[in-house]
Amino acid sequence: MVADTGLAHVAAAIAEPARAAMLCALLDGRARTATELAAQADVAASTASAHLARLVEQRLLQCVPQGKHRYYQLAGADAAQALEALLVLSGRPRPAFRPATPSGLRVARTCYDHMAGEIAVHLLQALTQRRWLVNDGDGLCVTREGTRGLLDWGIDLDEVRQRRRRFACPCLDWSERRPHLGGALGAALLTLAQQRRWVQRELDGRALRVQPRAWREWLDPLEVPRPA
DNA sequence: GCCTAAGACCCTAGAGAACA
DNA sequence: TGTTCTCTAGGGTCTTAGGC
Repeated sequence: MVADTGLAHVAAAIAEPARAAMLCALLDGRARTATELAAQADVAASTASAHLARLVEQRLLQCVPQGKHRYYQLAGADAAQALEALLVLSGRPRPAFRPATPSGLRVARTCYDHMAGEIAVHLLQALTQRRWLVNDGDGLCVTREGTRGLLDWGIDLDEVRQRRRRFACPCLDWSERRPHLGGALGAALLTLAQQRRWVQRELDGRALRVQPRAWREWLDPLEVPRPA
């Protein structure tokens, strides 16, 4: 019988308690920084860095550099399924995600000049599910359906494309740890939402107040779920 | 396997220049 | 005139090396 060294290496990577804690913390599909995962596993940042490198090497995790942070997330459905199966065998419940962000900022806020937060993340999901936006590997591009839909909202894509910046890109959300819409199109969307009074800036910061008409005219038709 | 120390990396903020 | 770009300094995060 020939030993499957690949299986042994992957199993050994999962078997260490600190690495197992990090993997379990990522089971909800969100990304986390090395510092957060170090706290989760109760080890020093340098130790976590070594563990994370090994998990990336074994293709259990993937690393997404964003600014000065490096966000880690499960590499794919296979890794998540394997961990779920091991959790069932161990008899331990799946850990829940507890965001540390204040609720006012978590629901809707600005990220530089575009919209971020729970609603912005669901909005990008809705736009990609409806195939208004597709990821071409180098960013997001608008489909024919998307061009029609955005024009109906009053967004002139030719004008947006002329701006001297990236057209549209996924921007990892600080509180949700999933992408929202960034770039010139994200900025145009926030401008539109403010012009139509769908959202209103709070006086004392980045938080946005989502008005009832935003749900009626904009978010409900896209089946964006309402925050709990 | 873990920790400390040091260095690399990259963001933010401010100021000045270039452009429409 | 307002916006965008570029450069620089300061500071936070992450990785690596060396030792326990």
